[in-house]
Amino acid sequence: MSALQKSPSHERLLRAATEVFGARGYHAARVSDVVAQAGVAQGTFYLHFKSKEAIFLCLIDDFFGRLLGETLGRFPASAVADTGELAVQLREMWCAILKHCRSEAVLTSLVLREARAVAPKTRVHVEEWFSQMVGDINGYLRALSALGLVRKGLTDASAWAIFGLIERAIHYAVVVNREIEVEALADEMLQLELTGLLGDRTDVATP
Amino acid sequence: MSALQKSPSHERLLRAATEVFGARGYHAARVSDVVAQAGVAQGTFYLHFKSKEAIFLCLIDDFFGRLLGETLGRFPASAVADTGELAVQLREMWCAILKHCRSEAVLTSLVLREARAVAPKTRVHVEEWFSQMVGDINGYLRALSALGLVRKGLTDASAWAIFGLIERAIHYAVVVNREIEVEALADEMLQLELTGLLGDRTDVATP
Amino acid sequence: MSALQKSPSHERLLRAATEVFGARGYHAARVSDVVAQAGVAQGTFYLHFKSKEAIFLCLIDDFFGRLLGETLGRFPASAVADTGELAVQLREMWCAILKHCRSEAVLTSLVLREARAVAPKTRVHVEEWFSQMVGDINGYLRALSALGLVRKGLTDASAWAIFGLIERAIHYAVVVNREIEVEALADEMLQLELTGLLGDRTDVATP
Amino acid sequence: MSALQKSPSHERLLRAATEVFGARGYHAARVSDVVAQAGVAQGTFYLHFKSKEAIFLCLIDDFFGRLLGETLGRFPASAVADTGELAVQLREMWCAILKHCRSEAVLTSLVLREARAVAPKTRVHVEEWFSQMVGDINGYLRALSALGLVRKGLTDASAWAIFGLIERAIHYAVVVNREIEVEALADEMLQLELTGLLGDRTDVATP
DNA sequence: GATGAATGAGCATTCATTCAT
DNA sequence: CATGAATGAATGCTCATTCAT
Repeated sequence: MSALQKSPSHERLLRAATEVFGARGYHAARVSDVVAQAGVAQGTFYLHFKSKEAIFLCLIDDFFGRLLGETLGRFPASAVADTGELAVQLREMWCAILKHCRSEAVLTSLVLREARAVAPKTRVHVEEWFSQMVGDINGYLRALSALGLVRKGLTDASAWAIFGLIERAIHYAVVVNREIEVEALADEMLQLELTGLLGDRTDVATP
Repeated sequence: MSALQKSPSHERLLRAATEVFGARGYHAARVSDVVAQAGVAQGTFYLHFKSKEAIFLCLIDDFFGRLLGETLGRFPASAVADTGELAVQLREMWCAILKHCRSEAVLTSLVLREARAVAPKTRVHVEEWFSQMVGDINGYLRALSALGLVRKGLTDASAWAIFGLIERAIHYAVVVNREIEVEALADEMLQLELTGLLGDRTDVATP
Repeated sequence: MSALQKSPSHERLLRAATEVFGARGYHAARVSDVVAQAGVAQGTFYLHFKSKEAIFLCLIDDFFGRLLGETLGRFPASAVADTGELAVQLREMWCAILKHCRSEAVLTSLVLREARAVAPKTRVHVEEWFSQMVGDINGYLRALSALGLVRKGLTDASAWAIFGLIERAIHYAVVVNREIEVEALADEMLQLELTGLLGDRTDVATP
Repeated sequence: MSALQKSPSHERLLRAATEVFGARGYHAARVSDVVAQAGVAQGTFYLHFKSKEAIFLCLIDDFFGRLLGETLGRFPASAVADTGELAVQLREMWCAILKHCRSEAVLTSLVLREARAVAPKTRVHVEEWFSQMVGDINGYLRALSALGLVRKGLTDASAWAIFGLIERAIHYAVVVNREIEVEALADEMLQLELTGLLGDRTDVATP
């Protein structure tokens, strides 16, 4: 962390960029909108960020860094011993994810919506975050599978699918239905995740 | 189909836009790239499309129109009588969706990636397609639920989650793993969709 | 020559750039000044020239191309047989050079003044013109020397010095004293060139 | 010399400016490059120089001040009595000029190349130095002419031409051929200056 | 004198769109 | 329908300069 990165201007610009990109869309937003919102001069922007794209990438990296740190990173598969504990842990993960994303709703919505709509060269960097999350999910599933806690036959395709499920659950909580209780949504997602649409195993699904 | 839509230039432009937007990204792509790729003059573009955004919307609308027409629209819940038939129908849906998206991989990838990264005013139109698909899924689930073929308690949140699952399954088939057999992926998705991660009801999952 | 290079806009821009760069200096001049002077739109500039630097280089290349073509290129050393003919030819060269530069005084002054004050990468290209002219002078001197028409011992250093003499003679004719007759100046330069400051050999100096 | 001019920062900035302007060109060079090279802070620059242009002018003025002081100023025409002494004095002048310019090669090259490519208002000041040098040459020639040591008929045009000869001789010594001995080059220039291209009066040319 | 973060005017360049042919 | 030269508004970015510390 350089002194510059801790400066008030740096924080103000990040917050302003979140708001402006969120409201107008990254591509339609102008740097001059961001600096006006941040209350700093045009040149100050370039003291802190190399380009308009750089601040967007910074927002994205921060978003995923926090999301991983505060959610997936905290729930190791090794901590669960049986199906019941699995359900408890997954429910906690769902709650953590949804609460976290709710707490930074504008940024969450922006990232889910536009992070991949950047120039190809930049996109590869962004998509590494998605790959990493899917990789983590995949590792988690394999660990559970090795423990006999989930069925066999789950490949990385399932990890991607679970990730899609999470993405849209977040979207639902943050955009579609901002009123729903996180716990209620977590319960529904947990049930869907564990037992699918048929899901008569209600005994394990509600810890 | 108007006469205009059948004109060679119109088609060439749509195809060219798909390729160019796919390769460079919608925002980075220039109209001049598209016309160069299409082999027509700059002005010809505006005989067929009102603006750069218009051709993108046209691609998006065509994409969703075809996707709905060739997949979801063809599989009514009313046609299934029991869980076995449901599995059969869902498997067909998965295959249809994945095959269709594989057949227009570039456009599929483009739409999933960038369709929502447009100006807010345009975005509401794009997101109606997503809402419609989720609405269809929701209706389908409610019908199944009414028939007793799926469990109770599925709200529109689950419909969004299932949609996310589909989105990322498509992404997997089109971007991540272009080699995997559609049938194999459909089987894995079907199992996940019906019985979740626990999924010991293997009897219904493989029709 | 593309159709674009023959277009009126192309010519207007070159003329306008000469005037504007001449009046304000290349670096202080804005592209908007040039297009305003040319009476074309801002974007039209970039239809014809890649950048502000490109049009400057174009002016420079045109200048030297014409200068070489209309002066040095037309006077081969092989055409002179004795000292008297040499004096005649050199006098003609002086007149041709001075007349030519007088005919495009603004451009001449601009090039002599600012052509080398560009970014290093561009400068190497510009300085090739100077090197070429000096190389031509050097070749001319060597030919004369071989014919016994000038003294021995003239190296490329003398070629550079003669070039400096020409540069400043042009400067004198174009900037310092615009009224002086080209012939009178040519006579003085010829005398200086052939017999130096001492120069009592007045018999050969005035053909 | 004010205290300011003796301050280490002042000197460091002048030296840094010479190097940076020399390497990147005055216009492409940034003040931040100069202060970085000088190892001082951005604001320190403006304690010592009013503007970027001011330090360039300072370099130019210093350059010409030193050049005049160490060369032309030291060789009065009144000190020569005959043609032989003239040759001796001129040879010493050539050596002094070339040695001096060699000793500050970067600055010399910079000034000859870019000093006149400044905004018109500033240019008049810069060109006064050139005018002054030419004026001095002219005065020197007139004095020699009055003494009967050079031929009649030399006007200020010849003074400009001699100045051009000197400019390019310096350029040759500093840029084109950094290896040549100053004395050898001085001899060649002296010969050219005194007897021109024909120059059979070898008796006077080599003192 | 020295610092260096902040400033903001300035400008080259881009590119979607138009329209005369 | 087709053309493609011309348009000009829009904007990301630079960098000389200032000033509070």
